[in-house]
Amino acid sequence: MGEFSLAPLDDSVGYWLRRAQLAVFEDFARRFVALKLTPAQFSTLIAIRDNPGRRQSEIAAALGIMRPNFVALLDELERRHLAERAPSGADRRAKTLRLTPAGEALLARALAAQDEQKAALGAHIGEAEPKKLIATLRKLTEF
Amino acid sequence: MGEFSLAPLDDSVGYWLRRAQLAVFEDFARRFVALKLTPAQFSTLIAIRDNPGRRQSEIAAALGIMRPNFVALLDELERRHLAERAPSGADRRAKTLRLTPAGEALLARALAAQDEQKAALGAHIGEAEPKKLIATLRKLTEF
DNA sequence: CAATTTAGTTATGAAACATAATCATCAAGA
DNA sequence: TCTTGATGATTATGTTTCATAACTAAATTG
Repeated sequence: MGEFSLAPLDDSVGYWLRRAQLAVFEDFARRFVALKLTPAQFSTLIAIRDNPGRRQSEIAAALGIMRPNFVALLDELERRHLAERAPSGADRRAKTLRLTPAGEALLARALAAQDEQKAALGAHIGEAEPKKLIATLRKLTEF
Repeated sequence: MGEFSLAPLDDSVGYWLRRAQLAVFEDFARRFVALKLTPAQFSTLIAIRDNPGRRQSEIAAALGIMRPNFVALLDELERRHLAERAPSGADRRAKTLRLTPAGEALLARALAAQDEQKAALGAHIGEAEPKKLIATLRKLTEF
C-alpha cells in the first residue's frame, strides 16, 4: 500500500489503547474459544465464585454490566449448567447466584488459560512490564 | 454494596486495558461532543489530510475500518461538507478523498482538543508516562 | 473479446451497550 | 393496616459498532 502517515494518532494514548485492547481481546478469544466463554461470561463466573450469596444486581453492578443485559447472560450460563439462580431467603424479589460444579470446573480451566495468556504476554512485552502497565491503566480508569 | 472481590481480574492486563480504554474514550467523547466527531471520524479526517490523493479503500484499510462501513462514515463527512470524494483520474472506479476548508478548520480545532486531552492525561498519570505507555501498547498490538 | 479481478456500494446480520416500561415484592409513613 | 413509593428482575426495544455476502461498474488478464 505504500507508506502511510497517521502522525497525530501515533502519539495518542487513546488510539493505541484501543488497538492494544483489540489485539489482547483477539488473543483472549482464541484461547477461550474452546471453552466457549466470552470476556463478560468469564468475569461473571469469577465474580460469582468469589462473592457467593450476592444478589444478581450487585454482581452486575460490580462488573459494570447493565442489569437488563445481565439477564440473558445468566440465562445462557444457566442453560449450560455453569451457574444457578437461587432465591434470596430474605427478599423474595432478589436472586442470589452460585456456580455449579461444572461451572467451578470450567472456571478452573479458564483461569489456567488466563495464566497462559499472562505468561505469553509477559514473554512478549517483558516480564516486568505487566505490573507497571496495570498500575498505569488503573490510574487511567479514574481519568 | 460492601467489599467486592474480583481478584483474578485485578492483575489481568486485558481487564484493565478495557476499563482504561472506556475511561479515555468517555473523556474523548466529552471533549469532542461540541465538535460532533467520533473517534472514527476524527482519525479519518487525520488520515485524509495527511495522505491526500489516496483511494477511499486505502484510507479505510490504514484505519482498520471495513470498506462497507467506511461508506456511511464518508457519506456523513460529505453531508457536513468536511470531506469530499473526487474521481481518481486514472481509475474511474476509484475515488480519492480530500478535506474541504471546513474540514481543515474543524480538524484543527479537534487537534487542539486532542492536545488538551494529552495535557490532562499527562497531568493525571505523570508527564513521563504517556510515552512509556504508548511504547508498551504498541508492542501489544503485535501480540 | 471473454473471464476474472477490483473499487465502491447496498443489504443485512451479529454483538455490545443502553433506556423505558412492567410485574412482583418490599419498606415506610399516614 | 393500607396506601404509596422504591427496588429486583425482567421484557421490549433501540443504538452503535463491527462483520459478511452480493451487486455494479470499471479495470485487467489471457
